[in-house]
Amino acid sequence: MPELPDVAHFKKYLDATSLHQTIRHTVVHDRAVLEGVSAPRLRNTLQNRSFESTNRWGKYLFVEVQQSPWLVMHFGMTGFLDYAAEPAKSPAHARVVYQFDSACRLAYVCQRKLGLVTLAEDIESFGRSQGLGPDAMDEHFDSGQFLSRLDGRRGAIKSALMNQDILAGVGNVYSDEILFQAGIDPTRTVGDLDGGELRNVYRTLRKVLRKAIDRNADVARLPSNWLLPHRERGRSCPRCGQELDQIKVSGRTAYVCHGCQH
DNA sequence: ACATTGACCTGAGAGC
DNA sequence: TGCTCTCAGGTCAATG
Repeated sequence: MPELPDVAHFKKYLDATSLHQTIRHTVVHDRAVLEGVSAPRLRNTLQNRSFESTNRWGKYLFVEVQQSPWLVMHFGMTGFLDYAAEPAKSPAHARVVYQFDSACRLAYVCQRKLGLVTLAEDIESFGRSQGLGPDAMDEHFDSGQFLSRLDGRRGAIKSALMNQDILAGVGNVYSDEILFQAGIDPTRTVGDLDGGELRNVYRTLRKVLRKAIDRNADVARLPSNWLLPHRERGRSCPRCGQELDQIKVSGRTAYVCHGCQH
């Protein structure tokens, strides 16, 4: 579930807790989340260094390590960060634990192991190697760019929004929210939407992500007339009261209000 | 080149 | 109670 707003929250969380502390050591509890880096290399890279700053691109979090490559974390669908004072028990499913001199530690938790931890020399080339499109909240990513990157696409608008090569950061849940608020049926194809509708999707995308970031992607704090707090089987639309439909779009579960979305 | 589907992973919840 | 089945969803490889 961690999408752009969730990762933005993890970034704030790491910034507020874990910068400028010497890393005493790093414990890899499960190497399955490591990709392209061995446990010893990760340990050695971080040893006696500190986290200096962070960046985010789509669903990836980058952590600047003093005089070293960047630490890269992706959270799959169940990942998050947990900071606590030692000797706190590691939370269940902690896969990598960064232990600081201050006797506190930051745990990378990932129950379903669909996330990843790695190192990268620089953000730009890492993103390019992943084929990532522009970050959905990048200031340079404007509606003109949005339209041109969608040009020639044949699939459903929902699938395009979730395609990280086109734009990075939107996943299944927020693509539903964006299309709900834009009043557009997720099964409609990109080519079927006119310029006005696509610009509306762009504006809504920015508005939804902005507010979700401001609220720390906390569902309990999102407006009750959003789809997200009601995104469950059998629930009804917070705007028109009609029962929500649960459908599949390219194999992904989608929630749609056929009273509001056309 | 682009779209779609299944696999990966694990635990919660449903159904019997 | 306990077993089995299905489902969640981010990404990638395989297939269309």
